Amino acid sequence: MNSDFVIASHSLVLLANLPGHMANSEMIAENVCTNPARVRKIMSTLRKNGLVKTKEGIGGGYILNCDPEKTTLSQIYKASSYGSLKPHWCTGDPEKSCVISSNTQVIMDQIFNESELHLQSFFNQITISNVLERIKNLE
Amino acid sequence: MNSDFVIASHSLVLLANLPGHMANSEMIAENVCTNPARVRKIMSTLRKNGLVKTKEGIGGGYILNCDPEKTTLSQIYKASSYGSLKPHWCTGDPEKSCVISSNTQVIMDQIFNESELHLQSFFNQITISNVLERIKNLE
DNA sequence: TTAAACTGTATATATTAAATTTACAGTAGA
DNA sequence: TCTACTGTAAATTTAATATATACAGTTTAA
Repeated sequence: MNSDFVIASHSLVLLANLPGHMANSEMIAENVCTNPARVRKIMSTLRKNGLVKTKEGIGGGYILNCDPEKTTLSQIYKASSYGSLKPHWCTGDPEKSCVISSNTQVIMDQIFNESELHLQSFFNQITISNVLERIKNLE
Repeated sequence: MNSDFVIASHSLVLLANLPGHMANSEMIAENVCTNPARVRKIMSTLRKNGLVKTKEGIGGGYILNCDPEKTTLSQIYKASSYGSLKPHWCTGDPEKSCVISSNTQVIMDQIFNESELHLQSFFNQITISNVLERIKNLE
């Protein structure tokens, strides 16, 4: 699992909680504890997925472009980390004559794809607002 | 996600398919495409979880110690990779005064723990035999 | 009773992925 | 037209993953 998903979620929760729902990459990076360039890269993909809007130039930054009550972690996951559940390393070798060795990669691929669907159906139950509430209830 | 889970699953499927349900670390490593020391380490944890038995000395190796019809990927996951869903890198900083920054780690932790339970309930539907069938049906 | 073939495990090394840093072009507001 | 932003790429550093090596302990068989 890629940590882009965590950064993306954190950033959106932060924006949702901000008056005006806006912040620039430096402020977000400071809050998330990473560097502005990374934030910009991740926010850029969120923009391409319609979750935020971007404002360039002086006084610019990122503005929430979705309803936090309706937007779920599933959308954020899809935008930021689709396919990252499967480990990079794969077992077996398609060239081998052994049925197991040659076919395990394909089957494990299938299983991870199905797993990701299950994960998404779970993430789909959690909205940005839910996460924000949970955070505030900790206080 | 740790690839130990994939190696563990592959190895158990391989054993399940073998006459006598037995193989040594070198044979398994060759089939999985890794080195014998890694296989031994993973099989050693499977043994501690009762999924295989070990036979040391000449003619030794690993023997399946579970019913492949009843043993699920969930058990294998728990034995080999419990907790590996959560990324290593965590956002936010508990020391910060901002509610979001200081509490996101805890909440995301919770969310990943819950995610893992969902994943497990999916893995729990897939037995070693199921995986073996899927592999053979590819032929 | 000793040599051979295994496992168990630790440690060092190599490789790969992840994250940071730096840099700079493009854009918009003052 | 200067300044403060985003977008993006490339270089570097850091951390995680995987391999290789080594050797003690165990069992079997000659």
